Amino acid sequence: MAAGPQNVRRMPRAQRREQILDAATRAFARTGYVATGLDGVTAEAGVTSVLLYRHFDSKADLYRAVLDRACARLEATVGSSDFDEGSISALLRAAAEDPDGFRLLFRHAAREPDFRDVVDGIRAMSAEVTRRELAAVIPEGPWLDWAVQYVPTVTLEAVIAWLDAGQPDPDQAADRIALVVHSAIRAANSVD
Amino acid sequence: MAAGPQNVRRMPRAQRREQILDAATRAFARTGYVATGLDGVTAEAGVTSVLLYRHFDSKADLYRAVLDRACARLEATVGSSDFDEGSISALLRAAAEDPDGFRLLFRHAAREPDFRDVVDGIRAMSAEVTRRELAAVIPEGPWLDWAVQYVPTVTLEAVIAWLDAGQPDPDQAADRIALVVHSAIRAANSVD
DNA sequence: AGCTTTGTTTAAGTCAACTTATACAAGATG
DNA sequence: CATCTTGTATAAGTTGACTTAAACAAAGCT
Repeated sequence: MAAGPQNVRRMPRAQRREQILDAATRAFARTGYVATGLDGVTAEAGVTSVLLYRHFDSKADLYRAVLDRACARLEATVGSSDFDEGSISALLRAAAEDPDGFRLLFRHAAREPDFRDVVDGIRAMSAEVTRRELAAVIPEGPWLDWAVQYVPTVTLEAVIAWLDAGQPDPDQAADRIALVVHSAIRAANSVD
Repeated sequence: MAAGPQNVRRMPRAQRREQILDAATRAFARTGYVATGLDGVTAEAGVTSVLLYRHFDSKADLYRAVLDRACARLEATVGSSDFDEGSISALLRAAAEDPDGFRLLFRHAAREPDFRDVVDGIRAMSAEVTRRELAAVIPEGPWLDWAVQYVPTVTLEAVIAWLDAGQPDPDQAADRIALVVHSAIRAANSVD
């Protein structure tokens, strides 16, 4: 039989690739790399697995493409803004522009042994900047270490929670988050 | 040949079970459920996989036992302390008593589709308490939702970062973390 | 019209990781 | 000392998920 496909949506190769990447981002954002089967991706994309393999060599290859793109978008939006006030609102803008990619990067990829290296690029840079900033305020010691790890986390989790809450008050959001971040720095410095 | 085992350390069944659970907790704490092979567990425990299967029906069964024990310990230490000042220091005590279990629960299990239910028990209770506390301070709306999700996260991540920093100043730690938590609540409430 | 590209369907191949089976060694215990 | 339990070693079985293969249909361009 092999009933031929009736209403097949054809696309130029590049566009299809993007569409698959979009779908894969959504699919992976739900449950991460291992727990997301290729079925999940193909279902989300509305495409057969065979076609998928005509665009990507393997599941790992696809995942890396997804992460790289999310990473590139993030860097494009956040850019070179150092760790000043503006960087938080830049982060919010980036998250709003690509929520699934954002969640995927920091909720899942950051904890996946085979792929943390992608995020570690950002992470390392961010940690270095953070350390330099904090070293001027917090005395050397374990609480500086604590802050260096904790401050980026607090920031990212605030943004993710903001996404989950429906992205309210984009203008004020940065200020509110800044409050918490500063408080974390103060907490590392001394107990009032 | 089958060179018989020379120096075999024998143990009563119950004790061996605990020893395996300890080892499995350490092993799983590193990379979570899927990414940790049974080899990882057996290597850490110093036993054969056959013996492992004489104590647990399956990998999933073992993992659940690990999580349940960690959960039980946590609840035993934190107890019924409501969301007051004392609960943070109770959390610190619990984390210090079982660091691997703590990290495993909140870093990994919380994000694993098949096992999040274990943590969700805690999570739901904690969220409900949090919401009741916050509802008295924060007006209904998306920022309340934000805080309800964010406050527990901020707390847990602070504790984990504290573990990673080498558990400095156990006495002051609770106060420092409380500062950040209160600041998060204030942030949700209004921008100064 | 003919060739290339995009797509589908169906089926089979591969491989790692979990799981079971079998046989044997040696401590504990009554 | 007979027996039960704890342990090992080695090998085979099973399965789910990823991956390839083969054959065919239709859109689109030259």
